[in-house]
Amino acid sequence: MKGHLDFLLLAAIAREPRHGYAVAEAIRKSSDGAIDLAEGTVYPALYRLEGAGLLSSSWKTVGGRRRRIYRLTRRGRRRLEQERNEWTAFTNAVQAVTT
Amino acid sequence: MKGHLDFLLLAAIAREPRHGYAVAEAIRKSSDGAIDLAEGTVYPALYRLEGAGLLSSSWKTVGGRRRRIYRLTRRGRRRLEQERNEWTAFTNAVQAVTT
DNA sequence: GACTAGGCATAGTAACGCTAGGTGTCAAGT
DNA sequence: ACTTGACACCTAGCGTTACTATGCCTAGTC
Repeated sequence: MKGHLDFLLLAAIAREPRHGYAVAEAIRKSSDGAIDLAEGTVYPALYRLEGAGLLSSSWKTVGGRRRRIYRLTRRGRRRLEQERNEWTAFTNAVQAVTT
Repeated sequence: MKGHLDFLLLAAIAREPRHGYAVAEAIRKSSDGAIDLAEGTVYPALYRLEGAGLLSSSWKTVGGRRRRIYRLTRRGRRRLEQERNEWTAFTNAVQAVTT
């Protein structure tokens, strides 16, 4: 998933604020199983995105389990749009080369 | 270009047999500059693809300059089709997650 | 009591391709 | 003559990135 991880994570959280486990699950489901991110992929990435000011987090306890809910910051939303543009450019370029 | 390099190279050579320098150039041009592979990216990759039996090569000298012309093997053509399918599945999956 | 699902976290590593350097030919400019 | 730039190949070493493997904890179920 090299290079596109941030895009996926930001987009999944943009839909609605989620905790890490739910982010992975949402991505797995909406991609129909094609993209199945391990937790060891998701958590460090979320931590990094928060460190970069693109996400903010807050703890919540639900049914005895603690969850760290992430939401997009303003910068995160801007970054998401940028990622989307880059994704479009990238796929267009690959398409042009390979057809 | 992580993960998609082989697809690009195979596709470029599938159009017509080329030498390394021309492969990079063809990709740069057909992507309108969006994908600009360094030679240090291209040559090791071609070497690897040949080692994997997906490409075969032959030397040719043109105007005092030696060129190593690559062409797809049968396995290379099969692999290209596989790469194409994976690319489609991948983009569909990302699209589904991010829209 | 064991197992599954939910939930977070991190150390270590492997994959991958890019940076930066090298070799050499030829043509065009100065 | 000399330099510059395009053409053409090659490689060692590194850095980024995400995955593997593992650990910890709670709650529910068989």
